Amino acid sequence: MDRRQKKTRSAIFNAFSKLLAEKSYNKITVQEIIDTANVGRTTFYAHFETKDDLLKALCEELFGHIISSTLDCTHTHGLYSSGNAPESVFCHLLQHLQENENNIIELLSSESSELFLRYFKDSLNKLIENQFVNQNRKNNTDIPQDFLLNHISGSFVEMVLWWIKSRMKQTPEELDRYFRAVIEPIL
Amino acid sequence: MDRRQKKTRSAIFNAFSKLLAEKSYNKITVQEIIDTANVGRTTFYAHFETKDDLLKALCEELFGHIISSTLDCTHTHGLYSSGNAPESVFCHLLQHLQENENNIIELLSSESSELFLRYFKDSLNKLIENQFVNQNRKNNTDIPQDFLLNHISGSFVEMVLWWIKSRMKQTPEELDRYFRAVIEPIL
DNA sequence: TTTGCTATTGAACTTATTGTACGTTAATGA
DNA sequence: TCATTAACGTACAATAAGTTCAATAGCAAA
Repeated sequence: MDRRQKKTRSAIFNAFSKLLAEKSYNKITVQEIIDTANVGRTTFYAHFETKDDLLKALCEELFGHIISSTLDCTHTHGLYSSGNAPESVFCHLLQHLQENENNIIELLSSESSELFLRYFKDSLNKLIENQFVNQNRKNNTDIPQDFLLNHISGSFVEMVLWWIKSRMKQTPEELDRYFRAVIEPIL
Repeated sequence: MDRRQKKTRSAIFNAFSKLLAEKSYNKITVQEIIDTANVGRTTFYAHFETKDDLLKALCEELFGHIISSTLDCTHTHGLYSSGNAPESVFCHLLQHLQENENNIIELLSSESSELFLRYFKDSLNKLIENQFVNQNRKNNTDIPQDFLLNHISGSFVEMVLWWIKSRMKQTPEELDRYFRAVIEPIL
């Protein structure tokens, strides 16, 4: 890929992230993005069809990265297969979030958090689904599996939101313990 | 309140709901709203400052109604205090949703669901918080109470979303049973 | 019914934003 | 070096937001 393209793409992403941390998605104009990114109007539309398109691309980059890196770290373990091993998938995710690469936390706490949440949850679902099938579960066979899946990823997302809202006072390990306490009894 | 005001207000609400079921919030224009509602441009701005203001008013009306009506039905009971009483708060809520007063379901399944979700969850939180304090719980005292609160209301919202996404195949009673199965073990 | 008040109307208008067109400039990689 | 192509910037049409104002119509009380 052309060096110029990479440069503009990244400039636009950065500008967009910066603006998203400041104001709500629908109040951000293309004009502001290109002003902040310091690129021409035509250039923007050469890269992205619309603002929605830009958001989609940003989300794919952000969550694709965090999920695949978590997968790498834990591909040898199940969801919680090593008992209370510190290297649980969820703990890894929380640690990644705390390190806040790419300002995911800022985006999740922005006014447009809902937009990211859905992408986040979708990514999580794929991640958990993979690990879930290899899991030996209790006899909750009367509860549908996709209900449980949704419950787990949904609860996790809501917990992260709660974490951010309460200013991330807890450590990832603490949070992981809370999460186990409400999830493990039903696995 | 003047009969004319009521009429206009309701016409705008109806038009807005109809449009929200069809398309995403940020793609709806004021022009479309006033065309659908058959009111003048000036009239719209006499009632609502912005489109966001309209949304807020709609949410307050919708969720305020459903929550207070659930409160009325269950003010004599705790969260689940009557064992597996059919008149649990959650079952009531689900039944209300299924009856689909005011098209809440359509709004929650629209592309703009995120906007309603936060209102929904906020309302839920207040509702549950009230009932929660009167509840005799197990010895999960090492898990913060507001974490549990958030977990319950968050899970409920995510469950409703899952319900809608899977076309509401389950009955409210079934769903309530699923929900108990994942929530009661931690209470 | 009359009267005063107020909500609604419609049209015009300013400003802001979107998305496109096109000729020019400058960086890139072979 | 040279052909390619990304980026620039200016201009432009189309659409939308929000305001102003005079005119109209509906309401509630006398």
